[in-house]
Amino acid sequence: MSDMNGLNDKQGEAVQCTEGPVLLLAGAGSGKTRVLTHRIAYLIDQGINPYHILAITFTNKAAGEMRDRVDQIVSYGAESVWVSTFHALCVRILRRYIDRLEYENNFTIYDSDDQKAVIKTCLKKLNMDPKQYPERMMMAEISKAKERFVSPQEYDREASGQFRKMQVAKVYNEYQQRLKQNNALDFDDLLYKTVELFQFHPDVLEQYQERFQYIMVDEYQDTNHIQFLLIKQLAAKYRNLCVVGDDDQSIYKFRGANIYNILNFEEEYPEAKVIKLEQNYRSTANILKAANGVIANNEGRKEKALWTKAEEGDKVHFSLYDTEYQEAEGVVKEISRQHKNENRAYNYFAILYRTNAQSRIFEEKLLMHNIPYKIIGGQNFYGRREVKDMICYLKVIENGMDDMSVRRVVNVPKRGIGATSIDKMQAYADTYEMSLLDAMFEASNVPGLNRAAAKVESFTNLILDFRDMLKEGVFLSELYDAVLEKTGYWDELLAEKTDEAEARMENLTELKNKIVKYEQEAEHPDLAGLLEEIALVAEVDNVEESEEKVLLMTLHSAKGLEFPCVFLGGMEDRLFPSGMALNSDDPDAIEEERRLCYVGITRAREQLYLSAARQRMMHGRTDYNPVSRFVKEIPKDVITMNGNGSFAVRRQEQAAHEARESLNRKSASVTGKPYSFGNTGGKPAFGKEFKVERLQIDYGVGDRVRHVKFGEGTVTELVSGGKDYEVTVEFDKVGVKRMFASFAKLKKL
DNA sequence: AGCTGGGCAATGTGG
DNA sequence: TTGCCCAGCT
Ligand SMILES: Nc1ncnc2c1ncn2[C@@H]1O[C@H](COP(=O)(O)OP(=O)(O)OP(=O)(O)O)[C@@H](O)[C@H]1O
Repeated sequence: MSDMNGLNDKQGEAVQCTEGPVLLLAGAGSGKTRVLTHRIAYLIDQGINPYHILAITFTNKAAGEMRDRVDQIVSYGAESVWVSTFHALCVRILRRYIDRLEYENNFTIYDSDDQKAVIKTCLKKLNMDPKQYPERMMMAEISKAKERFVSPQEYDREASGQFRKMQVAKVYNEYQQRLKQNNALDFDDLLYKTVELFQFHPDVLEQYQERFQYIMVDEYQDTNHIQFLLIKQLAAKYRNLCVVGDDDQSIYKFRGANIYNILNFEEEYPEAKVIKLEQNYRSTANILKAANGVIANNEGRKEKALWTKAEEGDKVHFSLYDTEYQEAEGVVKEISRQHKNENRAYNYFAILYRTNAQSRIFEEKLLMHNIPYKIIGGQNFYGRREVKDMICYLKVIENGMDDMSVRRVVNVPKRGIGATSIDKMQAYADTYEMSLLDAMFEASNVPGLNRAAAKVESFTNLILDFRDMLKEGVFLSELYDAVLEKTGYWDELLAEKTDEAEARMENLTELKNKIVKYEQEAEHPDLAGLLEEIALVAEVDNVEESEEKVLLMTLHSAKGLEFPCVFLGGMEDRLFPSGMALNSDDPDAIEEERRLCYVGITRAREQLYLSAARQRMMHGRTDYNPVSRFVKEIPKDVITMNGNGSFAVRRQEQAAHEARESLNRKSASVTGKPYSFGNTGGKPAFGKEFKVERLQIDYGVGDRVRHVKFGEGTVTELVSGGKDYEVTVEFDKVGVKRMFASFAKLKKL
């Protein structure tokens, strides 16, 4: 029996509309994901073979959850529905068929660190200066090309005449050749090669078209062009394609997402049925109103009138603190208070922020208060040196063509095989057109190696031993232990006896735990599968909502999730919206930040706390940023400024206005004590008192001043930040600086 | 071959 | 502030 319970009419309609293209365009919390889940169940109920259903989700975790929920609704078949992310789908297809494109089926997946390393060697080989052509920029360009499904050859053609672009084309070409030689694919290749496979091998495409007769894509607003192409290929035959998304939640432009995929869906599929969902089931009315108020400032979006039956609930809280430490303290205290007084479990709360760097201070305060927490993202576990080293060993064992990984581990720990020896073997490998590892197997034939040859041999013997172990069918965790032991990696750390080595060893043990877990949970665990999982599993996939821990993550990671109580920190211009977006000449940059804010606000079910700090250390400098414009966009009647009425923001502006007035009059002899940052209570500064204590300054815009450290300069701007002045000075020696007058101790000249 | 230290730049969101 | 790269030293 299909279950239309727990669905409203519109949702039910979307569920039952199974044939032909369907666009489900709906606001946050309107039950899009729920519809998809029920739709799969409904299809199965209608007698569609679950084998013919494909659902694409944004994260692996969402995929798992969707499968679980379908399983709860239908009596059979949920396990044969193919639910996965784009990348996981592509890997599965390519593992089977990539030999058609002359790759080996046991290809390695390169992450962005690996990519960067390859780019670096390419630049060196092409004698290009990495200062002139930064790796980062190269990676971005190549990535963009691949997202457009543009090959190195086509890119070169496009570039004709444009010198810089031609240089990029050279690197792209070299890069792609190297990946091929290493039998490796980067993340973009996973999609690119699948589309290429389908394009040049229609028989393979047709097989998958037959298989996936019903296709659903969640979070469609964040798909990129190549994903669009892939879906187009797969859906071309049956055209039973249901895409689901919210143009207001498109937040991944920086990695190629194209919002027009969803906005122009009806042009691509003219017969598409469009269904809109407008009832929000997640948030209280006040939170929803705040979200609507913010997003309304974006232009050119498809208007959606999101509404809710839920009660108003608490107002949105906003608190302005003096420093980021006080901000964190304030947030953590509130969590602690609710935990104690209102019996809230810790997994009731999430702390969200724009940048990973912000997590550190929250973490510090949580530790201090003994509150259990989990940070999602940030310094990637698999990116740590020791973890990476071990994974590279595993990669070499699996795929000997992966020269890059060979290079990485050949001398780790030190075996006395240095750059010169490697170069000689590489030259040998190039001459005989073999992989570096194969050249090493013939080390005794490599000219000029001499004594190093024996060392190389002991390394290759190690690899052979590991491969033998695999053939004998040992557990992957046993193999891992053997690698740690026989390479001497573990012993070396053990001998170090430093805290750092200790931490590394902990990480290596953690990696082992992950391997054991993989072996227990995977259906057919093998080395390729393990490496694949390591490459494709995202940080958010590690969220375990039953754990009683406060969750910390970026706004991006929080997409699609929901929490009863959300803290959104760092609500400051230049941080959120980011400085880059503010400086950008693309008006959509700010709009994307605003969408991100909308995503953040709509994660909250019952309570939403926004906070900002007047002063914050960013990249080693102290910055003074105004409260985020997004805070000001929230309708005044749904926000409280720390329980003291809704005028903290207005106050700032008013103070600034007064400051300007008094400066204009040039009678700037305002009295009062200097503003103090020694506000230890962790209470919002403005919450304490509203006396404006003015600082005495005797200079104004245009005046010459001297700073203790920066020397002489000219004041270019003076803005009151409430009690203090924010001064911008153009220094003769060190350029433009912004600072607080109370700190800067500027002397008028 | 490998380590150390100094100078310098970057500094955002992720599969 | 951190992290990266190079030069020079051991
Ligand atoms: N008809 C309904 N009745 C009751 N609750 C519902 C209904 N539809 C959805 N919900 C609830 O609303 C919340 C949001 O649903 P869901 O995550 O599917 O929304 P969404 O549109 O995918 O959200 P977002 O785009 O913000 O990620 C969930 O807690 C879900 O259980």
